[in-house]
This record gives sequence, structure tokens and C-alpha cells, in this order.
Amino acid sequence: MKSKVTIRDIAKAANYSLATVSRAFDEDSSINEKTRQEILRAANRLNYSPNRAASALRSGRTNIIGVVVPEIDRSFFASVVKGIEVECQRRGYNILICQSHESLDKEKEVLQTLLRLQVDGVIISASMETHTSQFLRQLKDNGIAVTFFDRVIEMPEVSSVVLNDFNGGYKATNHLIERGRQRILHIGGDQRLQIFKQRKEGYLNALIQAGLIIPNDQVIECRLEPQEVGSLLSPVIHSDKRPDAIFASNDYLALAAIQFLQKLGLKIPEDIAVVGFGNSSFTELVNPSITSIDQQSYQMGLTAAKVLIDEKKAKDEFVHLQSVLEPKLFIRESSQ
Amino acid sequence: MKSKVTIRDIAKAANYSLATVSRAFDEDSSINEKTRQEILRAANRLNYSPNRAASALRSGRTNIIGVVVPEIDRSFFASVVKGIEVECQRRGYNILICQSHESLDKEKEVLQTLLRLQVDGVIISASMETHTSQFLRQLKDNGIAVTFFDRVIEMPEVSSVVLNDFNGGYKATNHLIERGRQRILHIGGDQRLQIFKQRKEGYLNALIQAGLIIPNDQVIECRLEPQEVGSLLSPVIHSDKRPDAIFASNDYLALAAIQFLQKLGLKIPEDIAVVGFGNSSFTELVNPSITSIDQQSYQMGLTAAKVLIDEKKAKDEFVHLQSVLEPKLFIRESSQ
DNA sequence: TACTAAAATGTAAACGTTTTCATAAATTAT
DNA sequence: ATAATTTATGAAAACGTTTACATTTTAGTA
Repeated sequence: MKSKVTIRDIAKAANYSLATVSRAFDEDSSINEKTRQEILRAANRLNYSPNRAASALRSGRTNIIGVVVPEIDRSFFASVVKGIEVECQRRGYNILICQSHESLDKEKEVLQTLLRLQVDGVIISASMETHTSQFLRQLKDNGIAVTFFDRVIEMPEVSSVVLNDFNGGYKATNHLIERGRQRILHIGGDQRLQIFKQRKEGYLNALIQAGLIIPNDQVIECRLEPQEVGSLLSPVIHSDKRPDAIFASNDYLALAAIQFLQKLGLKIPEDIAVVGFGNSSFTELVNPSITSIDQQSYQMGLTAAKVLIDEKKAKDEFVHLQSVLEPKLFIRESSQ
Repeated sequence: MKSKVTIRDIAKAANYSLATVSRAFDEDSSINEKTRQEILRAANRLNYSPNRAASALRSGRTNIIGVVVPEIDRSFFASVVKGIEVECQRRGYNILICQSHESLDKEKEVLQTLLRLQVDGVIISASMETHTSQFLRQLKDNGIAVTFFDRVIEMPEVSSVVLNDFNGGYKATNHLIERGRQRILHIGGDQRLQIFKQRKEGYLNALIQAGLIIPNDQVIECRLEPQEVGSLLSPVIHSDKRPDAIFASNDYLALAAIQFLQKLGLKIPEDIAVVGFGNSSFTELVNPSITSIDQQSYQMGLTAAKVLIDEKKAKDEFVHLQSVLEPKLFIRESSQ
């Protein structure tokens, strides 16, 4: 059964006081290196493992970082979480996962739980319904560090890690322009989210820079339901000025568009080239494979964890920063 | 800053002892209902929130459940974890995620951490390298409940939740037989894993039951690298007795097979019907969409959490059980 | 009514660390 | 050598609960 060897047993075995033993386990504590070794050896011999609850109670630090995502089973979030877990593990932290299910109420609830648990920090991507930061303010006021990723809420003194969505939109569009496309249509996402707004801005910028006119009907807003794509696309496709390329703000929309167009007998990419966003795993599996912008999800997770932990370590003199990752274009058949 | 209202403050406010206040928060503690209400009201008024570290230290219970998966960003695991999180949240538990990265050493390491953290239970799907249960034994010996899912290790007195992979293989194969296919080839996975063994068994059983002969070369073992599929398939396809159907133990293999066959000019499903396994999201996105066996991943997560928590609650009289979920066949174009 | 059993509350001792403050030992400066 | 620092150690008090045990109150019984 449970061994139950405590710091007290080590103290006895190594013939030091509790305090000294405790210090032996603390990196930056003034203690004679020789006695530290003695103590560590004794601890090892007794097969000691510290009681984290006791430590948390006394010190107020848990070494646990809370992670809040809308849904863990979306490949983007799963991948970010993977990055977070890897970096946290490396730095001696553990992660506690919560899902907001895109609901503000649920998000508040899990943040409340994380506060109660006294996590050392929170890494969060806001739910669709979240547009204010008051609850996170509460965490900050209780000394809990906060870092955003991807879906960021305006908030002073909070670090965040995002993709340069503007550049993503720009690169995607520019790629199509370089391939000689002239009439490039954009299927956007919910414009209340910064990420989609930025992608669209990048798209527009690329067009302007290339001197291409942008007719109003060349941007379609789509609330991310791939089923809608057909009906939204139909009028434009049948108009006299059919687009010769599409930049979709999301891989699922790109795929839906491709399938719709193929059903109409159009050839991809010959008649219409398509670029997606997200570099989802299926983009290289479908036929034609889909050119897409990679979101650096894993890297985003690594970075978010790094930023948060560094912030904790640096205490006061830490400068809050927004880390911006650069998107990468993966060229595949749909735009060749 | 931190409010710091403790049980002591409530005791003062409500005019009861510490013990009584503590009991008011414990469901099954003998306490007068009226005083409980009084206390809860006071707690509410003071905006009290319990200190979990203190509770954990004193009681030895953390209300945290550790979850160990090979890689969180594989859609199957992400989906199971989602189920686990939802059920745990509902029952007042939190989950701590760790990845084994398919490495035995890493797995041991994270289990050690979870032990240190004194989690109340562990839900785990074993790494590819794990074939023994000695480290989990250690957890059990320390009073930590363990539940397996999907990748199970033989271990007495441990509950598990799995898919009926045998039936999955059977259903997939039988579906092809019902569609009139006679020469059904199987692309299997690593036979050291029970799940793949079972799928193959189900496949063989369906064939036998239908009175179909099984030539030796009709089962291909593939270590799950989709690139290999072509070279493995090639000889069989060009032989005089070409299969008219394929049951792949995995959706990626199914897709790889389809793409390889299409390149050879074969029509799917007319020339060769294909069924996959996993019901991955891309199966309905590709062309043709792929018939597949659903693994009930979300349900598996829900169930695993439920079984574990029930076991904790029931203490001794709990009967360890293996929950077997039934796979579902999703018929799509690749087998019509 | 008095007596017993059950239910409700209180007292106080844990749980295993960390950390403040005090003290002792070692080092440096004078 | 002595005083002034610096460095290592120790003693003891937290941290905020839970829980065994003791005590009081209430309800039940004869």
C-alpha cells in the first residue's frame, strides 16, 4: 500500500531539519551543495515523492495549468493542446483540460473551477460567445496568469499567441494571383471573429496590390456550414463573370466548394483553382488534394505554454507580448 | 485581490463550528437540513469557494482524474477525451491530460506524475509498447482506480471499455458479402494489438459463415503506413483472381487503397468495393465517400469516465467489468 | 416520566509542506 | 584577532480542510 514517506522521514534519515530538507528540493534556495546531495540521496533511497497537495496548500502554487478550448476534438484545438502538453511536461507543469463548448456560460463555469483549483495559469481560446474579458480579469486579480491563443479577447496586460491571419489570407490570394488567376472569390467566415476578419483583409490587400478590381459579390460570407456553400456559390458561378479561383477561409468550405463545382462539371483546378485554410489532414487525402494555409497549431501550443510559464517565472518585470506565428502555404493539386 | 474567505469565516458568520460547516458541504453527512441551508446561505453571501488543496491534503482525495493517451491530436483519442471531459465535468471531476507518445518510458513517467499528484483515478489507453501492467499495478496498490479504454492490457480487477472490434470486422465484411462480393481482401493492422486481431477475426468469421474460401494471400498485414498500401496491393490486384472488395482495418488504409486503385483505372465501388474502419470525418468528404465502421469514440469516453467514477463511489463492492460498445456501420458510396 | 438510542454539533488533532524568523557557522573585512 | 557580513541550518507557525472522538440535543420507547 501507499508508502507515505514524507519529508519528515527524510529529515530523520539524513539527520537534518524539515526546513533544510524542504530547501534541498527547491532549486534556488540557499543550501550547501553537499548537504543537498546527502538529502537527495536519502530521499531517493526512501523512495520519496512529494505531496503536491500539501505543497499547494502551503505555497499557493499547484504547478497545474488550466487549458480552456471550445471543443477538444476539433483537430486544430487537439493539435494546440498537444503542443501545450508537451511544453508543460517539459517544464514540470501539468495541464487540466476544460471545454467551453462555445458557450459563454460554460466558459465562465470552467474558469470558476480553475480558479477554485488554484491553477497557476490559464491558456484559453475564447468561445464564440465571448467578447468581453471580465471573468479573466477576475483570474488575473487573483494572481493567475492568463495567455490567449488564436481567438483572442482584447485585454490589457495579457499575452497572446496568434497566427498572422492577415498574411495567411494574403499568401493564399497572392498564390492564386501568381498562378494567373484574375477573378478570385472569397468565402469568408463569421466576421465577428478577428481571425476571419483578418483573413479577409489579407485577401483584399493582395487583390488591391495586384490591381485587381473587387466586385462586391466576390466575397461571400458563410457561417461555416459547408452545406450552405452550394446555394451561396450558385448565383456567382452562373453569372456571366464566373470566378476562376476561390479562397476559402476554412478547409471544409474549400472542400464543399470543390465538390459542388465538380458536380456542375467544372474542373478543379483548370476551371477554378481553390485554396483552403487550416491545412487539415484531409486536404492531402481528397481528390484533388487541396492547397491550404497551415495554422501552425502545434507550434502555437508550444509557444502559448512557453509564454505563460516564462511570465510566471519572470514575475513582475515581464513584458506582455503578442506572439505572431507565420502561416505557411502548402501547395497541392487544387491550385496547380 | 484574492478574497481568502475560508470555512472559518463562514463558521463565524453562521455561528457554527468548523466541523459543522465542513459537513454542510458534504452530501452524505449527518447534518440538520435547516442548519445546512443556513450555512450554505452564509457561504454564498461571503462568496466562499473551497480550497481544493487543503481538502486534498486532508482527505487524500483530489477530485482529479488522470487521462493518458498516446497522442491527443489523433481524432479518435481527441473524441474519447471529449467524452471523458464531459462526463467528468458533470460529476464534479476534473481531468488531467498526459500523452505517452506511444512510448513505454514516457507512459511510466506520466503515471508516476499522476501518482504523485494523487489523482483519484486514471483512464488510459496503452501505448503501442505497453504489454504489461506492472506500473498500473502500482497505482492500484496506492488506491488509485484504473480504467482502460480501447487498447487494453490484461490485468485483474480492472475495468475497461472497448469496442466490439470482432463485430466491427464482421459487420464490415458481412455488408460486403450482402452486396454480392465474393473475393474480399483484408488489409490488417499490427496484429500485436488486440483491436486489429479482433477485426481480422470478425472478418474471417463472416467469410466462413458465408461459405467463402479464404486464400492465404487475401489478408494483407500492414503496419498502418498508408504509403505501403500500393506495393502491398499491387501483386494481388494484378493476379488472375482479383478481389472484388476490400475491408481495411483503418480509414487511412481504405483511402490509400482507393486512391491507388483509382490510379490503376479501376472504379470504386463498381470494380472493387471498399469498407474502412473508424468513421473518420474525412470518410464522408472524399470521393467516393467511404463506408466505414464507427468506433463510438465519444461514447467510449463517456462510458470510461462513468465506469471509473462509479467504481470510486462504490468502493469495495464494485464489480469490475468490461463494457463493450457496439460498432455501427455507416454505408457510403465506396460500397454501394 | 425516565431511559435509551439516534442525530446533530463541537473540539481538536491531524494532513505534509513552505516559509518567517532566529540562530549558528563560515567567510570576509578591518 | 575582532567585528561585520554572508551563508547554512533549525524551530515553529502557518496553509484550510477533514475527521475521530466527545458532547449535547432530539426523538423514540417502555
